[in-house]
Amino acid sequence: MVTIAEVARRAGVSPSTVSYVLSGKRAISTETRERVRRSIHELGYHPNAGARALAGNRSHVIALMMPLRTDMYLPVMMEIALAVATTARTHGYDVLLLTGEEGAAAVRRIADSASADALILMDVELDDERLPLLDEIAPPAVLIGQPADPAGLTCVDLDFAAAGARCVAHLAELGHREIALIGEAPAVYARHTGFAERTLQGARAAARELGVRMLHRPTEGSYDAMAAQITRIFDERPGTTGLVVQNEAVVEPLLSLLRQQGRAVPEDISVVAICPEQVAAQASVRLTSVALPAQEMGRRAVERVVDRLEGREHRPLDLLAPHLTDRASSGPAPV
Amino acid sequence: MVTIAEVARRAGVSPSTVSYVLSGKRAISTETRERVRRSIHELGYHPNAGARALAGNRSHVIALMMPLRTDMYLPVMMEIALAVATTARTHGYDVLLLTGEEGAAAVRRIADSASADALILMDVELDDERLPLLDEIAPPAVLIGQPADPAGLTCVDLDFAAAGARCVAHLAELGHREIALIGEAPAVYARHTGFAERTLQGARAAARELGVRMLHRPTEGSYDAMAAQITRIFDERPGTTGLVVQNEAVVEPLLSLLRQQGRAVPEDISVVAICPEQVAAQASVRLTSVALPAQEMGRRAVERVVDRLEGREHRPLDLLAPHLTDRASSGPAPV
DNA sequence: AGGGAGGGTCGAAGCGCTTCGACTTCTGTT
DNA sequence: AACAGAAGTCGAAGCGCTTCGACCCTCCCT
Repeated sequence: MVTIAEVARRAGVSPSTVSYVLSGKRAISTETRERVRRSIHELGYHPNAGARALAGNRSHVIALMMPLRTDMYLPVMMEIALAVATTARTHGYDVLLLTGEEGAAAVRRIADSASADALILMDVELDDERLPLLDEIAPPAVLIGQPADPAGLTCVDLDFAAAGARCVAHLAELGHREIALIGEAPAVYARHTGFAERTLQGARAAARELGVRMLHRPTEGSYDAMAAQITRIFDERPGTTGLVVQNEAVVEPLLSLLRQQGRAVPEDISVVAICPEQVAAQASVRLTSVALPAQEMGRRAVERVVDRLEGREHRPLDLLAPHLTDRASSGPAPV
Repeated sequence: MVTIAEVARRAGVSPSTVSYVLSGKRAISTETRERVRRSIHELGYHPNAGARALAGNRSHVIALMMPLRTDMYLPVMMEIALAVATTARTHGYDVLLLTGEEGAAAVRRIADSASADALILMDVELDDERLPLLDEIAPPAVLIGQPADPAGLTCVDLDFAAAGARCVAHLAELGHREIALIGEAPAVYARHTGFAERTLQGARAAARELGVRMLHRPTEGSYDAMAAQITRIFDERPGTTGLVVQNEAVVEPLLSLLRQQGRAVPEDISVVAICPEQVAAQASVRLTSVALPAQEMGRRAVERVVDRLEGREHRPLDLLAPHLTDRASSGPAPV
């Protein structure tokens, strides 16, 4: 194992000088710096992580905590996780992956053992059990998603209210006057999940303002549930010409059902989705959609973390503006 | 911050005794042990990770390296990652998440800095650039998936050859005589991806043995590609009554297309998939399938790692037997 | 009764790094 | 010409833990 002492010896300097070259915390002459750099490179030196953490009191690790419920959105979570990991690396951090299984205990453990310099909590629930702990621990935390009371917390999230409004506005602009919002499963609303409720509020407000009638229909994520739902919607509001979908699992079933019923997209009915770009682009009809910017959220979360670790100022709430991409699933309302 | 010294003082023993209670490496009287345990609990003590790693020469961390190409299988990867993380915790390890982006350099860095006690490489490619490095580094590695030459490496994988054979055998038993294997995208075969080729080989061998004609059709993961493919298959082999699908992305498009064409599943045509249980169970027709046991693979990979870290013996190749679940998409061949 | 063998505990020596204070040059002033 | 201050480097003191060797008991054997 190569140590800092060996690097120092080969460069003809003391270990502390090597350390200062590495950290840049003291001025080092160009000549010495280059000699040390060469020595590091030639020996393939990488500082021992444990020793560095112990002496420097910083682990250079960011802990990424998965949501308590991992029953859905696996692809989105994965995208966020990968973005967090790659962004973290560009700032010199590694990422520790924690599952929701340990719950709040994991927060304690990581903080007490100084295993990480900061925490990123994914998909925070409205009354997340881990939140109260966040005040008591030393490492700063950044949330992806918004809890009921975000006061004093740093959050990164898509502006779901604006996203809902944007979808409705898009349909309204195309002349649609009766639309339906096909949402997440009823259970998701029942537990007042932040993003689902905010989307709904934003959509409702926009509908009201733009003079559009809107039905809200939470839908279970299965083909059969979608089939039952679509029937109900057209029974209740035969004039419906626009659909907003916020439920990845029923996107393809929905399109399939519309085809079966002989309703052409977008000629007879327009569909706008709130989902990852990939889902929208690969669906059987290329979907007009507001993107769920998973990577961007991961990246920003890391940036907020690094801001705080380096004592920089930053706003506590980082809300991403929704971006709607017009694809093949939406068009003018039929006359 | 609570240190081992404080725990020791409160328990009226020396720090080394506390350490021995924690590690169990020396005999401690029941009485002392209990006193120390109580002290630990009351103070909420968690050993400093850096200090422990430095002194003990083990980080209690397992590095999980993502595949070089992360363009597909995000949900499966996520499932594996979560299983790895939770299993690791039951053995006292945390998981460091590394993206493929850094490539082989990450292997070096983690090994040299002693950031992890072992590596798990996901979705290894046939000629993975990281493999040669594995011999040169200290921490043991376990692969999920099989490279071209698995000699000297520890691998965990589903027995894809057996999985392919099992699907064919299932259809043969139901009386099907002409079947097609709808596979991954052509590019996947072009780069000789292990799991795809093995599945094909197993399926072919079984077909030959059981007197079944089998067509192999690599298919791009889009609705349009699937539509074109299904037309070709029935043009070429109108007598086809069974399909094996190994391509998550086209499962739902396929079912939708069959419906549109008025082909009933399973009355007119049987479908068997190789995919995660969730996909099979939530499809618009509940699919007979061989499960892709993502969690099991993650779990086993960690167990192989722990075996090696604790010097236990274990076989280098851990091939999971495929398990076929009979659901609603397969039935007797039509007469 | 004496000695060997464990069992149980402690003190101290590091593990490899960062950082503080101190020391030695080298500037640029007056 | 003398000196303040900056620039550049070093030595040594830890960071909190594990582990080795040493020590002291108690017990059992001969």
